[in-house]
Amino acid sequence: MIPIKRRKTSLSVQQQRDGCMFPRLCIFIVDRRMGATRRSFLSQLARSKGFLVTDTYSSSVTHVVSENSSGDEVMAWLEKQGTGSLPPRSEIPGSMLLLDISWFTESMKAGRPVTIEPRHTLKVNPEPSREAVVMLMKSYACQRRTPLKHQNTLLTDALEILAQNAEFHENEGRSVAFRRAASVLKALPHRVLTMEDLRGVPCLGEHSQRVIKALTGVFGVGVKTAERWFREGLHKPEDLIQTRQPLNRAQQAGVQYYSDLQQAVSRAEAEFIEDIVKNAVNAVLPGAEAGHDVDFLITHPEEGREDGLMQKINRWLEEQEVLLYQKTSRNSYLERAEAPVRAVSNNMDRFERCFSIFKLHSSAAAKGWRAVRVDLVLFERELRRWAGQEKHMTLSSHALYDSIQVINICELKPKRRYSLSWDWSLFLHRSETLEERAQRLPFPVTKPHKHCFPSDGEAAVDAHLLQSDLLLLMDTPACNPVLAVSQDIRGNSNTVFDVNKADTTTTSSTFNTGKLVYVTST
DNA sequence: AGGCTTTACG
DNA sequence: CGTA
DNA sequence: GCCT
Repeated sequence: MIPIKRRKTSLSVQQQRDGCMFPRLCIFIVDRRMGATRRSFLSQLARSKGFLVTDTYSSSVTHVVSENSSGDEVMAWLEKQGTGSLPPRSEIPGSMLLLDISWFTESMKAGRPVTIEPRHTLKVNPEPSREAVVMLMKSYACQRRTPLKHQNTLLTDALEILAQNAEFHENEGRSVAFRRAASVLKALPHRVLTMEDLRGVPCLGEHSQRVIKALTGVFGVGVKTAERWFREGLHKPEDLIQTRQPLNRAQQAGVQYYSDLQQAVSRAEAEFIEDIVKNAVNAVLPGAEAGHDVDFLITHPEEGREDGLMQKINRWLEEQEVLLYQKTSRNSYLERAEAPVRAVSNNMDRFERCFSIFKLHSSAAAKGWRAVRVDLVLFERELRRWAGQEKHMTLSSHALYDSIQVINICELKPKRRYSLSWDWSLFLHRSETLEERAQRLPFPVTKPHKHCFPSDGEAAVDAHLLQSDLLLLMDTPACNPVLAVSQDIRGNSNTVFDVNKADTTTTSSTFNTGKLVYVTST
């Protein structure tokens, strides 16, 4: 018989209990927003008055005390301590209390644990149940967060195969329907185990549910059918590469670097490219605005010097031999119109665009480098669908139209046009501090926020900045911004702020599969 | 029943 | 029709 | 195929 070992910690707690006045209490003081000195002072104070205080969190703790923190914050903090011993939020034992420091100080004053009143307790919002999550699920992808890595890949892969299939059969609507179904599953925070988990989830109809049922059945042939779908779907793109059809320049590059371009692009690689582009801009605009980072503001190079800038940058990049392929184009449709060239160039369509393939040094690749596509990102379809159907606006690369008709006017009134000036376009990086941002940008960083957003909206944007890698703000000349678009660095999730209604912050996602699109503004 | 994002460039 |  |  192996003797049962008694755990050391519980022994010591037990021993402490024997010597204190309130053995049924075990206090843990959260050192969040609290200096070590204050924490040890409070601990000593309590111990001198006969309270049991533990320095480390364990299951023996009955009273968790914290200062300047909400219940949710404390729970998050405790969970992050990562001992793994903490039960899920929904199963917090009734015995464990989350208390504000006021309970502690009052108890110290009284020399005994005072009766716990509602004002002492920290409220924890329970995590929404599965049903609640499903009920809250929005129908537009631009109203959801759709993570690249999620819980339901088996299901979404199958649905996306069906979408591909529909596409081959030239049925775009059907394809999009399957793609939407896949997309909505990606937004679920939990794995779909039963059909009940899908109650009330939008975009999932009879067909999609049948597919899911086949795959979620315990004994089903789900795995086999999934495999068959995979075989059918994965057959095509490879074949396409093998064909010896005449290829234009772009296609040649695409085939040549096919496998490289299939790979995901890491954050580090994206930043690497960022550096290269930065150097290119510095090379062709030497000494421009010393102290600022010109690269993120190449929307607005010096007055009169924007002509051919992209070409100059390209020339420089080609001399560095980092361009495997590039195609520069200029949006010139406005110039064809008879309008005089605007003194202030505030129309994004005046700027050149460059689509390229970078040769990026990489020790991971056998050949010492890999190919990476670098793009300018425009808008994506869910954003447009949402704008069109819910906001009655039309979002395009050069305008946002308000298509709401004025009452009693049947004649097509010229649509009101909100021009999307890029005057205030700027990129904010999640990793940087406000101070770093202030150094990088040539104007006070608070200005666009204060300027663009009502107080509530400002909070919404700030909150979002914590989760987004890049933020692009679009303002109107009249300083009456309509939408702000933020896109994460993977390019698969956008957040849209309707700045006239701060509570409608929305996260969107293309349901195109995880292709990294690096946001670049030129 | 009809729509499914959108519009320019090559 | 291809690119974006 | 799914939603309006």
